[in-house]
Amino acid sequence: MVTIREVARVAGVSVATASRALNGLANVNVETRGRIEAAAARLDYVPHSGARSLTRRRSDTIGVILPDLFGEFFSEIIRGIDMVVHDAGKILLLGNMHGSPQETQQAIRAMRGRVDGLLVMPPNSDAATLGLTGGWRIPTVLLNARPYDGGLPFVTVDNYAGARLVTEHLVARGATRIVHVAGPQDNNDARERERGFRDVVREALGDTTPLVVPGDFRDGAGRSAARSLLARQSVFDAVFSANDLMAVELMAELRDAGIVLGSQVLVAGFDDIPLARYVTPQLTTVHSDITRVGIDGARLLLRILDGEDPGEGGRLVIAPTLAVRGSTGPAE
Amino acid sequence: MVTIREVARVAGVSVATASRALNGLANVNVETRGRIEAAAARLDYVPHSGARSLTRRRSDTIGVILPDLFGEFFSEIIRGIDMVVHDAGKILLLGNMHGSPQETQQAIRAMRGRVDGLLVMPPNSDAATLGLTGGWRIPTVLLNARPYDGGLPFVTVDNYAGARLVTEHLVARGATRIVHVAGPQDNNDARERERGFRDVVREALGDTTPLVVPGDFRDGAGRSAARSLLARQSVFDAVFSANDLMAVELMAELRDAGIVLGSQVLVAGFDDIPLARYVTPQLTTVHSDITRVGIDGARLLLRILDGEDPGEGGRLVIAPTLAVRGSTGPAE
DNA sequence: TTGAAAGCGCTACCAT
DNA sequence: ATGGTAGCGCTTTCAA
Repeated sequence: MVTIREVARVAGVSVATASRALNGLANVNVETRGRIEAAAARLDYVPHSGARSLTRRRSDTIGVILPDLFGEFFSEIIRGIDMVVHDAGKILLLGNMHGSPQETQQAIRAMRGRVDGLLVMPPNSDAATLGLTGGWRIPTVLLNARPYDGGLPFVTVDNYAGARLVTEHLVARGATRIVHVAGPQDNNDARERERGFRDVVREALGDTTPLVVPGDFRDGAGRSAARSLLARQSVFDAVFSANDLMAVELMAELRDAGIVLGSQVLVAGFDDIPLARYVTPQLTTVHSDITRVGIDGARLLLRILDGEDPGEGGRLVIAPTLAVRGSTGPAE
Repeated sequence: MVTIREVARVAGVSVATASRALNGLANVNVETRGRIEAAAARLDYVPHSGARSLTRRRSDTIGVILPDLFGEFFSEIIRGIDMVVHDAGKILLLGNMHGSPQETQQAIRAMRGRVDGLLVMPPNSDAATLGLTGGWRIPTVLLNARPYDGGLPFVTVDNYAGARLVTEHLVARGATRIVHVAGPQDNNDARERERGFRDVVREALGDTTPLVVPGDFRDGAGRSAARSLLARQSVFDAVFSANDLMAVELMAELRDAGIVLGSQVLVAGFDDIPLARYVTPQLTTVHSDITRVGIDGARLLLRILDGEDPGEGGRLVIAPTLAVRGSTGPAE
């Protein structure tokens, strides 16, 4: 492997001069620079970024720690992050977190000395548990975490607001017995969505004990939720599912049971996955710009790495919007 | 920032001993080890992986260079890679390649000294152009590239075979005038699919100049393809779209024009995206286990990094399968 | 403008 | 079992 030493030797200069020339510093004789560049090209010299990071004390690398995410969600958020990180001439180090908080904490520690900053999305544990607030600190921005968790800057979709939006919409459309299909109870997003649902149902309908069917966000959960509702012959005129995937399955199951969607029973979801527009009737849902979470999170982190103190600007809440479609009634 | 030096000082030992203890080597007195671990814990010492990589001459990091991919595709392949890489105690460095081959080559060079090996998916350029075959070499496995490109090991989905499969299916279902909606011409996958289509159409129908409508794999292309077919009043009884996304859009457009899908016109796609099962009629398509590409590619690379010469085992072709659904006729 | 040399934080070799 | 020390490949003072 050819090192800068060898380039210097071939060009007949010191490594110091070679380094300066290769990094485009001004104080190098133009003719000397030529010799060095020629030598580097001829030897096919490629700088060793690892060593470079060590001396410069920066890696130009951003660490990203995400949970196990479903298709679109994962790629969209990465796309957002990559867009801004790439433009800043940096690169991404990926650390998925399957498994326990301990394992995740391990993954985070392993990033020490490889990254300048961290983007962490902790779906079911808080910053302290992950060792983000300990003695060893690395600039970190939380994505979709509990706001104000550990005092760390964050970018988050307002799940609570989104849930309120959609529940209020169901009420406005005349629903009075709304069922909620919940997500995993250890998931922050799921809890916030359920909270928004409960609050609106209580405020608008005076219902303090609405029916909540458990779910887990995954394949199959919507189906079982529908069956369970059907089996116990629950009385309901609307369903708010904590995510679209479950909503879509539930719709299929209800329709098979002879229920007319969009009139007899209104259905709404959360996430606005591409599928939502393709089912019949199209699914009313909460749209949140997830790419935005990546973009804003990365931008925020970059600013912090530049030494800026974001202050209140380090607490970003992204407001979701309601996408009204056929599953909650005919277009107005 | 606390270094191993400090831990050693606090524990009253040399850095050498500290290093040995912290790395779990055997030749350390149990009591000494205790002191060192206690010191490390108290100081909240986290090893600097960058420095570690430099001395050990390995980073335990795998570089992944992918093009701009659509949702599912991207996440599935990353998931596959991550599964095996994670199990091997390694981590992923992500380098998306938007833009020119030059820019990509730059991204690849930037990985020198940060990764032990590379997984590269070059959709529209060959290994040589990307500098993968030059003087500076890093162990590399190609994903979904032209087979035998630069003599590098590869894992690839057999697009040609998949296209043959689906075209033969259309012929078997009685189609005689099959239109192909192609993908981008600079895309390897797209070219292979078109080639498979042309070969079967020629062999089975004797048609050497089938109608091929240009497309680009993206949103909108299926719609325009359909409109263009309708506008010029082409005669056709089947469409093979180079990917599902375009197929789904095309189906919607044809149906709006009053065409009965699955009988009047058969439609088939390629990729088997989740959406394919949710449209009506469900879309017949070619299913390729894309996660498998990630898994096998990563495994292959790991074996190479272990010093193994995979020989012929370093040339993996993954055979796609046909998923027959309603868009090519009633279930048999 | 150039070079010598001191690290960056760690591991591994060679002594003891 | 432990310590001293020479690097890993590079950047960056400090002098010249």
